[in-house]
Amino acid sequence: MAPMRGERGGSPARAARASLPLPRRLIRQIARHVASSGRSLRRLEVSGKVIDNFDDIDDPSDESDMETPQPARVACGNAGNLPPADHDDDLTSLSWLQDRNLLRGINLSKNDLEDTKTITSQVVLKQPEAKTPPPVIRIPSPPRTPCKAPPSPPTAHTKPPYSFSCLIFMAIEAAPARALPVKEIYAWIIRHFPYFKHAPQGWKNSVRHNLSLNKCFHKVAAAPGLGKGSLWTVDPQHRSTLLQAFGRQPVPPAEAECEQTVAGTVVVPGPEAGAGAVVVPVQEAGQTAGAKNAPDPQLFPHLARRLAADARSEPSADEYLAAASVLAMKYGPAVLDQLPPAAHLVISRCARDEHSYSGGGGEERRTAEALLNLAGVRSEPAPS
DNA sequence: AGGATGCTAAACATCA
DNA sequence: GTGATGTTTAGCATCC
Repeated sequence: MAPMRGERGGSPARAARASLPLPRRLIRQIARHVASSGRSLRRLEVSGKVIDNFDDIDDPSDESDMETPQPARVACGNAGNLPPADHDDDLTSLSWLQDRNLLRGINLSKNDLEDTKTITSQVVLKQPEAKTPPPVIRIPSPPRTPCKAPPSPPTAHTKPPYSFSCLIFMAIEAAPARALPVKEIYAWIIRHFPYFKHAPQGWKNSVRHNLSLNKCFHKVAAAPGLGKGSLWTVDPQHRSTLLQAFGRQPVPPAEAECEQTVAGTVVVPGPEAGAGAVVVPVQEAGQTAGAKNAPDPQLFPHLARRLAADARSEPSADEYLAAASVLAMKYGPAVLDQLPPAAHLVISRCARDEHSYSGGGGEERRTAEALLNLAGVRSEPAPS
């Protein structure tokens, strides 16, 4: 194998292995995903370290870093949430994210994709002139700090520690079209929070009540064939604010510059009634500039306060970056490439790179950066 | 104490 | 008529 930069001698393979900026398996995954998009990965630079020979890395027989902790394990300080040993071995599996609660509430299980496919076809794909509408890669924006963590691990029989607005938001964000009818919102909530399966029916009333009352949620024209009811979306204007509420927190000065914003797309009604919907980009790069530590008091101030409180014990921004990157892996750069040019995924963060994770500081972030760069996604510093 | 927020329940209207 | 959906109001609890 060709020597890599950073090699210091000794066994070339071992030296190269030691100098790898990313876990070997992860690099293989990256290479495979890039290959799947019809390109070839010849050079990968991560945090100044260059990998320009993938022959050795791609050797499937070499599972030398199989014991490398998965990102969740690396960063996870909560042993209770560690995935079991028989978890999906695929690094692109989202199970570790689920276990880490990085994706709790925004689960993108196969069920989700299948369940929401119908909605996607109804809303997005029915544009009259759309030949083959590009698939919508959705990287829902997980709250940097989810809503208030329960005092004890949640079970199927405990009420989720999320407000209904939070649940609705996550459900909508998890939908391919970013629009769901009430029924699908119910289904999503039940699927991901089994508590509601047997909860008194009043919670559905609460969901509807929230949809109607909360200005963050908007009705859009019902899609043909949808039957009764409308599609509900997150108001694009309020979405950014909502994201800020999720992603921002009053933090000590040393950390105050960090922020993470994952933008995506949102479905809005088409120009003509019944013409379906168009996918438009939301959340420009600079949109989050401004109020740094102040969640919009107009929206979810209480939630924002809770998020701020939870941030001290919840997963770091790096882990959410890792979550985003794994999602990118899951659906591949090929999908990302088909996004409208303006529909950028933006990850903004400060230069506070190194966290003191035991055994893997900063790895998630570098992974995220590498993946997102590969996917053609901007990864840029947060506005100061 | 008071305001803001969220949850729950209920009543009512609309629509398929 | 029935059930799902959507709106509105009210009361209560919690938090700051």
